[in-house]
Amino acid sequence: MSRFWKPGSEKPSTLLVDDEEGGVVFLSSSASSASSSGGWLGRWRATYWLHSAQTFGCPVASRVAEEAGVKLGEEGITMIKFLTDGVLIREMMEDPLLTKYSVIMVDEAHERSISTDMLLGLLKKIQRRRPELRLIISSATIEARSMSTFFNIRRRNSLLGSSDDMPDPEPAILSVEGKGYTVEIHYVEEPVSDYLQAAVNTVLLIHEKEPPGDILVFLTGQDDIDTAVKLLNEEIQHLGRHYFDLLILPLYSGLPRTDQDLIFTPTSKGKRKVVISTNIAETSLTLEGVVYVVDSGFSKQKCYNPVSDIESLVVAPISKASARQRAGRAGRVRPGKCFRLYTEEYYLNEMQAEGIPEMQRSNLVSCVIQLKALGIDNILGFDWPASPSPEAMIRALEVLYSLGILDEDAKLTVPIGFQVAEIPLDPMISKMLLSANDFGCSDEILTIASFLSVQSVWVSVRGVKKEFDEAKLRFAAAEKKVIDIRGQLLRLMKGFGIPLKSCEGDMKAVRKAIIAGSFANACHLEEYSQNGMYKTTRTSQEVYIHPSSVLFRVNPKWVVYQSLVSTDKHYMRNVIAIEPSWLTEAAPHFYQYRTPNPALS
DNA sequence: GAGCACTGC
Repeated sequence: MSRFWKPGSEKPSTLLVDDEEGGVVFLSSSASSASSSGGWLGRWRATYWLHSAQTFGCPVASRVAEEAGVKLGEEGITMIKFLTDGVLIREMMEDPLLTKYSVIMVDEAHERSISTDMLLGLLKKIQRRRPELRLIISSATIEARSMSTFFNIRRRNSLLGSSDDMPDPEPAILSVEGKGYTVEIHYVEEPVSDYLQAAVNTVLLIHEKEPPGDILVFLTGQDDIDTAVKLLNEEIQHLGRHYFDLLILPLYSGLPRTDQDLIFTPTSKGKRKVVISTNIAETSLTLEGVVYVVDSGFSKQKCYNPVSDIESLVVAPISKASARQRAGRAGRVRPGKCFRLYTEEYYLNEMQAEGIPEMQRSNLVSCVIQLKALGIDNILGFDWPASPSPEAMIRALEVLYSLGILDEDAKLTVPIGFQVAEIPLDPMISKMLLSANDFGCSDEILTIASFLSVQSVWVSVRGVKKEFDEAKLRFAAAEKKVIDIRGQLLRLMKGFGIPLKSCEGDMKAVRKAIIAGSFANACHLEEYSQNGMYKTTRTSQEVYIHPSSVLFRVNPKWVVYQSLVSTDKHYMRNVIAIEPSWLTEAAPHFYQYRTPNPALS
């Protein structure tokens, strides 16, 4: 068993991990106590530090340096770099074995994002070549065992495959106690039919029966949340005086920044704040002062259908791990209570222990292209912590092939494939960027690509009427980001030798350049549909123009979309009108003209 | 007639 410093005992003198045997060390902490501002790291940074650390420009680094009493970026014995899993994967393109690092710690591994899972698979490969590399995977208790098994199996394989006498193949699992307070869990006695109404009732009940302390309610999305806020405010008016102390606030990512800031202002005396939130408050944001949590048991989750190649957001039951995480939000300042709007029987017997890893719920084009760029050719045989479906893999390979990013042997093409791999955008957008010069509009396309990589520069129409100034502010903030992205993309383009050129308002050229990337997203209007129904040319999927589009209700005969948002319907966002002949022009390998059969029309 | 949450340059 590896020697490892235990929090609370005397600090080790020089090395981060004094582990002569090498091996994988797992650290687990309970999900309910995981701190959102950096998980496991968040709890350790104050006590666990070295003589001197070099940290790099990011808020976490500055904070750690400050708490450790060292200067940011100061030269030292041990350098510590804070980065995201995505950035580390990009670093691997320059340095595939990550030779710069002797210890790599993956924090919040239980969240199982695509990039975390990719990184874990890649680190496993690296460790086969670099047995001295120490890995520290920090995850919630619930995931620790499967993570350990994942790395352990690799160990055994590599031992069989080589004559190296590798040390201790058994990863150590260490448990770190969180500092959260206890949270008392309450369940409903009978299943509820309407979780929205149940949530509203529960909030009112808490306010009536429980001592002061803010309430955090987890619902699924903007619609639910707006409805709940309205219902609650109506009830408050109806119930009268005692309830006027309730301050009801919605929270979701689409909310203008100034509204989000309200959430963080401390509750004034005699008031009780009720924050009604999506799962943004589950991991991404931490609210101080929350003592009561109301958990609907649902969240919106991405899911992917490789047949139609469509990602949608669907309301689905959360996992036990999420339920614990949500409950933990009540125990940050003092012992709290969590009210679950489902039965204990349901929690114990029906709720899944863990969520499905994002890898198994997503389109994989970006993932595949990154692995290809790292020289991993056998994508289907890659050793994942959770394997994606072969259908999803094959679909990604098909899309990349049709874009000319992969060749018949599924290798990256030169130069397009390698260039696309270098651009951190959706491969369709990258392809559009690289093709823009053929149409003499790289200037315009650069701007379009930059706008497409921010969520939206427009505030939601619902908010516009009352908060015009806010809308402007938000626009300004997003616009600055767009300019920033544009600058970065421009540098990349220059690196590829693509000149900046404007088509001086020739929008046909711009649309053709867009098609070079998005030809696979072509749709035609169903002639006799009264409601603007389109069908995708590829899979005859029913789709509609998003109401936020200027082409909404204009309904051109042929369109190409940039993305689909799938809620109750599949909505095309960022739509342009096209001529069908442009499709065959742009992608003759993908589209063929079929002369209409006169007998049928 | 309408948006879970992140991330990359």
